[in-house]
Amino acid sequence: MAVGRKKIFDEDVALKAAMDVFWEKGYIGASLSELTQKMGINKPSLYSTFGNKEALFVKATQLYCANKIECLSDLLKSTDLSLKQRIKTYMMSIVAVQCESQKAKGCYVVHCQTEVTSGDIPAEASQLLNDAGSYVQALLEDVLKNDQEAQRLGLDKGAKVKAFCLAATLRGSATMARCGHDMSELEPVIEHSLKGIGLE
Amino acid sequence: MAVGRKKIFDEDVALKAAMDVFWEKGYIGASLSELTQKMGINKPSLYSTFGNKEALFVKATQLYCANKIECLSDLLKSTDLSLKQRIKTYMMSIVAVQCESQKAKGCYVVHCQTEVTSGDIPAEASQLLNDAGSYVQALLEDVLKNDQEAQRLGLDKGAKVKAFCLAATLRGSATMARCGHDMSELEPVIEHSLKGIGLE
DNA sequence: TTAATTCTGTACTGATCGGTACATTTGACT
DNA sequence: AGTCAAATGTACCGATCAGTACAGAATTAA
Repeated sequence: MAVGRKKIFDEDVALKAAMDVFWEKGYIGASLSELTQKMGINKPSLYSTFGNKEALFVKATQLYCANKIECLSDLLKSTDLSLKQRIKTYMMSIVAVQCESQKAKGCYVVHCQTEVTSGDIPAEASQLLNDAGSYVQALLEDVLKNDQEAQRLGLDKGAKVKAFCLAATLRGSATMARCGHDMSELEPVIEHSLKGIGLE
Repeated sequence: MAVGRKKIFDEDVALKAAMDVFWEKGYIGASLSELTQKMGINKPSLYSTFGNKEALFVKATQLYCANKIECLSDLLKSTDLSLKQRIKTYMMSIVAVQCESQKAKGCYVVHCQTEVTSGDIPAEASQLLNDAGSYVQALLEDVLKNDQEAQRLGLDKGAKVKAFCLAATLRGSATMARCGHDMSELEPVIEHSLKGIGLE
């Protein structure tokens, strides 16, 4: 029995690089030549390790969701802060992701989800993006519905609509971030949006 | 002297069709084969009439801006309505554009502007998209700053920021519309956003 | 050392991309 | 009728797309 030649690259590092390319370019816009170059591997290695472009995209999307979005969820639950402080911190953390790196790329999900409508993204990946798109909204709705302070303020009434408004605001900030606007410009957008649903 | 064969297609109709393709697919995503098919002409006709893909895109973008966005500006100036009614009608008219046709396509500008950041859009077209992106914002800022009722309400203070918030809201609604959400869902988003800047 | 196994690099595939050459058709003018 | 400019359809261009065949290099077990 033999075990074979060792991989010369780190799978996680390569996947992270792929995520950055998809984030910046989207699914169609990310060419295999750019992917392999930024990942530091060549095509046969990419295909043997990740399957194909679609499978790589699915893995990269999952990495984004886990490392950039889902990991922020706890911010909504820290009981020692006011409801407004918690939601604002949460939303601003997402904005920070949208603005991170010199060349802000907005939100991976928002960007790629526009490609879903174009019909250019394969089925499994579409599903994943749609789920990711509603994840933040569902989280916000849950807080508005079940949090004690939210109930006291009457925010549990129409929580679904209010969460939808906040999610829409984050999508707006994502496209603004992608156009070069920074966190200091986007902070009042979040602030006004919170005021709009009754959180001052 | 002779004048030559007549064109068998209507230039304006063809350009309108091209606009719809770019609207749905973006600049990179719109292939020449799809463009020529939907426009009902073949490639040499396209090139002799419009120049090339980029020139066609510029013309299609100008058509979108003129026919879908700029033509709505008067809604902000009809003096017989309250400020809130005017701004809401204006914003909802834009939302209506985002939601129009069976397969809602969101906003042409918002969609294509994300491609600018990807670096896939030629220079002149990028400039055009950036200008179009700030057009609505500038219009809203002007109203908030100079309208009598706005001044009475104190909305002229921080008008730039408030206009930015409303523009961000419209970008958010654009991506929501592209994901299939309809006007009835987006109406409260506009409503809450207006409340957020102090217009109840 | 040899055999088995796995990764790497090069060089390819057919399909499609944006763009064009060219022969043909059309139709208003002389 | 005959001429000539302009529009059309076909068939092509080189480049790039996603994906792969294959030979050689590296690693470990026997």
